[in-house]
Amino acid sequence: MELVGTTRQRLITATNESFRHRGYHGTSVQAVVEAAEATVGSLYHFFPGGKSELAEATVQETGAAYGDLFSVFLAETASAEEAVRAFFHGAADALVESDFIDLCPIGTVAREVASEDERLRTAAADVFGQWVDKLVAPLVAVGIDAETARDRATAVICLLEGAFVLARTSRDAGVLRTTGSFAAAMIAEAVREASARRV
Amino acid sequence: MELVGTTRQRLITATNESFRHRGYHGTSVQAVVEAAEATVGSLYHFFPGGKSELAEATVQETGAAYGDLFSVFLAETASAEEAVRAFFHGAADALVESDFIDLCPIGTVAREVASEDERLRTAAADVFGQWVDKLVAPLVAVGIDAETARDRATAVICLLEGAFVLARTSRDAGVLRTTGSFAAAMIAEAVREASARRV
DNA sequence: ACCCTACTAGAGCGTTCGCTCTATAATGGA
DNA sequence: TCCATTATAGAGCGAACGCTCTAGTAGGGT
Repeated sequence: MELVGTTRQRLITATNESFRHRGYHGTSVQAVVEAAEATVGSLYHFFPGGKSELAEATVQETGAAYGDLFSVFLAETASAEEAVRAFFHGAADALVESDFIDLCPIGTVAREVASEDERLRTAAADVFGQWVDKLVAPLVAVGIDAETARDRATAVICLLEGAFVLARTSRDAGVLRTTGSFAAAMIAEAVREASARRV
Repeated sequence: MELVGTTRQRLITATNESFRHRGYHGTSVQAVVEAAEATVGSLYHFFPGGKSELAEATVQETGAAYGDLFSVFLAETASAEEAVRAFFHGAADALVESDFIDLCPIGTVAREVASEDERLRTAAADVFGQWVDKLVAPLVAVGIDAETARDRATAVICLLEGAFVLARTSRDAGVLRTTGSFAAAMIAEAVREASARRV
């Protein structure tokens, strides 16, 4: 693992890494501390709320990083459709390269603690909401009504999260590529309908 | 929790219930034994391989039960499209009724242990494969070619798994209903194309 | 009556868990 | 230089972890 940044950053990076492999309950603060080359003292200095607070910060910060990544794809491609397709394909490549590690710790953590840690649940919900918003914006910009845009964007995130699970479980990145095509087609269809309505 | 059946069945039911709430690592054998009104001795009698073997049996048996449930929907509706929509809507109702408990422990467990327990990983992969097969069959039966049918069926399962995560995390069952419509539309489109090609 | 297999029962093993605590360094402003 | 703040360090706490082990019970076959 990369050992860069401040102690706080290293702790979050190590937590994120462990969440990807083993989820929330499978991650021990001892293991995080070792991987981050820090000490328990430092961890409880930066995160007085302990494991839960560390997890919340990890979900928020890595969730925002994923959102930024999608923004990059949006900026570098000609349309939301292409951005979505590129994102799924990029995820597929990353999955293979990482030997099928979980690419999205947020989904894993959310499933584990949604019933027992309300702050962590809302943190994960906020992240998903941000992702949807990122995708909604360019759709509304091309004339799609807000509700349709939101429904489609949400479905794309669902496809992505589900594809992560199936691809990783079956060790077959192809799932991400084919579902990426469906996701892109779903966006393209909404764009087509909106432009047809305007004529 | 319902306390019915043999000791072995009660253990699996209790494990399934705990997996839904807290996942694999968050589930302790002690807690399972108490919920099932059994003892550790009985648990290790039926599952000599311990927690891992108990989890494997739980994934296999509850996974098959979900598959059977979809078969019921297929038998009771006129088309695969309607069965898919009904399944998603039924899941949405069940999610609300259960106060947003996780409806699919398999996805949770798979994400947690795919990197560290190979037998459990393949057990989960088998379950997902069975679900896809269940949905592929009626599509092929109406003339859709095998590859298209498999891709669409896989995408539907991805939508379902992803919708579980988002719906539970945001405590909004509506996600399951709208994605269910997209899933049904995806099936309907393939059916339409196949029948058009046959003319 | 006897025994053999299937199952139940739970005390207790060593380990790891999240976390607290006190002591010690490093840092920067007055 | 002095001190207050910030950060590092790790021994050690009680509790919970997965699991083993021995003892005891239930019930059918002979």
